[in-house]
Amino acid sequence: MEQAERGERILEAAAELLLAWGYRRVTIDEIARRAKVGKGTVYLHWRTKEALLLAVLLRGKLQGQRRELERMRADPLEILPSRMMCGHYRDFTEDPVLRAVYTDDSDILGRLNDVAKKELAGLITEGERALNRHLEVLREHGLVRDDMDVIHQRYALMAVATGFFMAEALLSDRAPDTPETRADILAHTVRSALETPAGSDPAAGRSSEAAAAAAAPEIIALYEHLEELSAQEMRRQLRN
Amino acid sequence: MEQAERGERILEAAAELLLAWGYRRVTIDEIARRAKVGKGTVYLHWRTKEALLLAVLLRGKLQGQRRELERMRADPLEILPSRMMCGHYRDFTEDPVLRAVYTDDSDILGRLNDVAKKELAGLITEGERALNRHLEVLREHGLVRDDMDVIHQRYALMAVATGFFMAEALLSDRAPDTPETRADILAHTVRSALETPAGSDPAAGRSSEAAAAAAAPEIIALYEHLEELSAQEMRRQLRN
DNA sequence: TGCATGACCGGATTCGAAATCTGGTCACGC
DNA sequence: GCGTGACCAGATTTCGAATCCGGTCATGCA
Repeated sequence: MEQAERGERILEAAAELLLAWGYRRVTIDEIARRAKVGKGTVYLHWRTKEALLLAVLLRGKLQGQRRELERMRADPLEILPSRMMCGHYRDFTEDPVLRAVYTDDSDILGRLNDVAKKELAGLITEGERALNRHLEVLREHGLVRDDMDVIHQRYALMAVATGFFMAEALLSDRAPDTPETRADILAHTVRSALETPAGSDPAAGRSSEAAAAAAAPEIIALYEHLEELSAQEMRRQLRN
Repeated sequence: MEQAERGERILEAAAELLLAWGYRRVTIDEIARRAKVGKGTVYLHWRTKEALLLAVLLRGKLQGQRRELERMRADPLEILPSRMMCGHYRDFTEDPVLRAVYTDDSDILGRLNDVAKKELAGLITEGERALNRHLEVLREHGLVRDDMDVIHQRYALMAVATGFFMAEALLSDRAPDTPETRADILAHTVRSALETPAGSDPAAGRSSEAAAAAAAPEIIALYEHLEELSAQEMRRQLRN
């Protein structure tokens, strides 16, 4: 039996239970039972319950990052903030783990969110640095406007995303339409707030596509680095 | 002793205690003590504790609405979504009651938020109707773009606002600058997402000012109606 | 006579100690 | 030597007793 595969089974069981019961009610015993291993075996993989459940969240984010990278490789236009957020939003609506993380759902996450914020502070900082650089590169290629400080653009982007994520739950009843429509509205909002008219101007379509293709490698590298850091962090949660 | 003034004193004490202790810990006894009245007297004004504390929230919103109306009367450009949200954001950062309401702070509001959503459903619906009409009027006057369904524009507006409100708390540490700067970023975001270039184009400044002046009366009437409904609702909470 | 009041009621909440549960360890045995 | 579950201590839950508090209303003051 492959060790890594066993760890994966434990993670799977842990994720399932976390979503069904919430952090507080999940027990290592039950996780072990569902993963068909002894309780002690769980501790051969992760130092603590906290580390294990944190790994569940990390895995969720890592999956999201990987999907995003895949999309960028398939279509350079995906590096545009509007396209990227649209992708994130779809991932978000489809993955319960990401939903819990992004809406700060304390019913499910319990103390995990606070722990995550402290434990993963470095990773978060690195993510912000990447997003900053991402925006800078896009500006250099004329895909993002420069009528505003990059830092402020990043804040706008994060706030808008936060808004659409939270709105999902907060304005749930009165929210219109399908997730796809909401994703489009989000994309439109981000595009208007950050991107150059070139992106939406059909006549300039060709040139913006070329610019995106030119900018893509550096940006993809940026997120590949981030993915590697996430993977490292996940390994760091393991016992060795 | 004026009855209305006594009610005001009770409301004041209730607001103070709600913010300091949160809904659960507030007691009618303590409110009465601070307002220098007997406990029974509180019940001469409001039917229940819930109604009283709900009135505190309503008063907060009503004050916000009144300030907004005042600004619109002073400068018609304030009817632009970007300007209006900017004003709301400033009120929000300065008024702890509004902060609690808009960030859904369950530590402070306890069950009050759920109650409010049910109790004030009609008022909320009416507010959405007003916002819809507001946007329609602005479109008619060429101040808001019509490249998008009004309903979707409203959703974008609410989601963006939600995002900036929640971001205040959620991204608090890493949030940049002063509240004023954040308000400007919010205004910029809303302007880009909804308004016509005319608004930001200096050359078109005159014409958009004129358009705003023309549109203002109907929009002000819209919010005067809403203000009246809020005031009615607040009176409805009273024991006749 | 009319309005303000606080003692009073019962349901809700809190308290605390006993009982139970669970994260984490480690000696055992496969 | 790797996987396991019995075991331990501390955390959490339980549950009945004690307390608190929202809401009422008989009292009494002006």
